[in-house]
Amino acid sequence: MRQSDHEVPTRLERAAGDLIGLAADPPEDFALRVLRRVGIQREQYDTYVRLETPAGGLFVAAGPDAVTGAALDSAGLTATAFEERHRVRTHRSAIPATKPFPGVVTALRTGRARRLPIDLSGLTTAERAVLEAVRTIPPGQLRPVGWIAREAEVPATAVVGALARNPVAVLIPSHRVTHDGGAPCDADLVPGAGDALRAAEGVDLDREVELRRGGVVFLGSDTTRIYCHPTCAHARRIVPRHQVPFRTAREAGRAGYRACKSCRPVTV
DNA sequence: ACCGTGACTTAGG
DNA sequence: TCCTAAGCCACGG
Repeated sequence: MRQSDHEVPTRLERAAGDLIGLAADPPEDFALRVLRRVGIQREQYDTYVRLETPAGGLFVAAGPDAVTGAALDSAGLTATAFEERHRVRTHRSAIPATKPFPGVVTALRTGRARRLPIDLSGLTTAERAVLEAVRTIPPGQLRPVGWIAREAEVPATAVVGALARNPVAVLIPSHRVTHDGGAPCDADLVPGAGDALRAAEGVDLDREVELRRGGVVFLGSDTTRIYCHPTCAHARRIVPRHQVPFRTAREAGRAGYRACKSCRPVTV
């Protein structure tokens, strides 16, 4: 039997058929399959997933090579609102997906995201420097604004503003930054989120309050005459009978103590 | 004041 | 991911 012309499906009909076929598949990654089918390149859009953290759900967007944004939904942020904010900020669409960017889940579990590729190209040089400095704070540890300023080589007055505009919440651990007196900064977080993240990393919140009440900013060891930020891994090993509290770096210096080379206390 | 041991972290392979 | 080397430091001798 000879096939007549009108029985040959047109390109449009084939595409429609394909899309119907795609829609009949499970809903996972439907948008991605549609984009691929109509020939939109992967480089032209970001994808995002929603992952659980100690501070609630976290939307994490990424391009092919790097994470490009993250925001907690704790402030009532919906997926649609996240997509919109992402598009306004990056001029790229974020498409829901199921597969997180490689390494993100591990980074969230361990708190170690220093090697995770994060794209901060939309920020100013100073903002980028601040956030890169924040990224070097080890999990479970805290650093004051003055420390960030010195590490990033920016004026201290520029730090909090840059933190407030952190486009990659949690993965850039702004919750590890305190004011110089030790009180949490949490410039980009809703109340409660910072404490939840810090507690989950093993920060002793009660002890932090206690130190702050006493004005203690540094902790020294009278065996080595070295002083640290109290949450420094080395400071945490100083047994109580060797702990010497300091309220300022100058006070520690006058007592003959030098700064720890690991946590590099601010000596302003 | 100095030194050795061991715990811990990071960089690099 | 495992392994190693190196750096840093608590602690006791």
